[in-house]
Amino acid sequence: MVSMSTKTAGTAAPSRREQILREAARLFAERGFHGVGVDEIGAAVGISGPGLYRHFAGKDAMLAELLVGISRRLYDGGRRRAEESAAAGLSPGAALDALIDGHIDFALDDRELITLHDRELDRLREADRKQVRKLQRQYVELWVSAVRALYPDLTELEARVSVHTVFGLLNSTPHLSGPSALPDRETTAALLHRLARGALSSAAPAAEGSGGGPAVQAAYPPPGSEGPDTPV
Amino acid sequence: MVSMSTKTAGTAAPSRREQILREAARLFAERGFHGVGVDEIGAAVGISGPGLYRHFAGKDAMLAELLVGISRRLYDGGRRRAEESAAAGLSPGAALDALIDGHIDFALDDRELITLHDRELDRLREADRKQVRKLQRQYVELWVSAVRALYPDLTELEARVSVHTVFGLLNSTPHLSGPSALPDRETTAALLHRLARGALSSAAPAAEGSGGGPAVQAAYPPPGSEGPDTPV
DNA sequence: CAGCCGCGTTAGTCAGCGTTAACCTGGAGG
DNA sequence: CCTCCAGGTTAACGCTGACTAACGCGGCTG
Repeated sequence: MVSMSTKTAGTAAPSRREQILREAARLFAERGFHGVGVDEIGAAVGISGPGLYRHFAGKDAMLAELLVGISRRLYDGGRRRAEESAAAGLSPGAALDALIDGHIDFALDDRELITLHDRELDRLREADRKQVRKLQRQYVELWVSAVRALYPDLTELEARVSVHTVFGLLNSTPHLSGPSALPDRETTAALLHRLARGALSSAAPAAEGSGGGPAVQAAYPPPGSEGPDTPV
Repeated sequence: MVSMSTKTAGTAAPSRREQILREAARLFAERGFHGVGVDEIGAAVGISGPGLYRHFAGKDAMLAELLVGISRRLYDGGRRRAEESAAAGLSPGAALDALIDGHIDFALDDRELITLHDRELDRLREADRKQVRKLQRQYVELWVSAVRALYPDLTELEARVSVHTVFGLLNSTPHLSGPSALPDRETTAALLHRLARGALSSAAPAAEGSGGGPAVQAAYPPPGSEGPDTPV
């Protein structure tokens, strides 16, 4: 029964399972894990109630699969980009830009999952939660390394806190989907990128460059492959 | 029965009601509104179970009072600071700094409430939710005005989105209380301030100042009453 | 001293919800 | 044509958890 999950590798059809996961994610994000019943999830995909148990062991299993999946995708994507940046010999600034863009893609494409990711983590069984935490930690590590490569004067702790807050910044997009509509995706992504970059550039205490962030940024070699959205 | 609530104005003793609210906030933030039972809340204050109903109409009422209270305190505090800044003739930069510091105080002192504030809003009855949303909107307006005063080139929309994301940045402190301990309060506050300020200073698209944020920041007079944490 | 009343207690009710059980069905395979 | 089974269905069960009822008790007040 479980072995046929290999068939899900074909991304052709949404395969009911993924359909259920998608709707569950949306509902969980909207009203919280405890706030949504299995009947609602079933109704959202056209079947009713306990029919879900043909696909999942229980409500918890859905949440677990969602959270583990999201943190793994985040980490894998981040690591891939970091490795590509290193292989291409990009500047620290460009490497950080790549991480930021990856996270922004995620925050804009999978808002609900991002929301769930830091909201319902405690509802998981110990094993799953541990796994998610590990992936999260590794992802943070990726960022901390990238940030400290660009701003060597930052303390480990400063870098870590800054990275966390920047996650908070980037992950805040779901909140403003309601009242004030966002501009088009490209514009929003560019704005988020500037904000994140600006925050990180000001993380250093007082210091030596006297200009704050920009002075330090000027220290690394002129980025040849930088996109149009990093005017510095 | 309701009229005696005027006695609660005396802030001398924690008065059981406030004690309950405090514990409820902590528990709600930890495990979510649906995740905590009334018995637990009661146990947290030394009484057990339905004894709470001598003080509150129900679980919902506690959440409502918490959320309305927090948003009102946020808005009132923000407005007070904005008015003081205006009365004192402070520069736009100093006015924004005041708002930021106020929010940071809040985020550090009342982490649980901050968490609840953007997590469990949907569990409220229509009336309460409307009230909270109104206060939130007014608070955002305060910030948008302050930001646009300092960075006049920003679009209304850009400013609004930026403010929201900065809230996300500042409100992310609860997340990192667990694994990696924060430095002492003053240091953390200063770091958060720099990050927020840095983000906002980079909100503008490309543009004209050529120096970005710092150029504009240099335009306002040296802040006489500023603390040691605003070195600019 | 007597009675009221704020404040709690314990036992019980009742609804909601996750989960299970038992049954049904349409299409693929021998 | 019969069988099997993936994938549904509805009915029912059990538990949890919010809320109510009935009662108890100490401390002001008359």
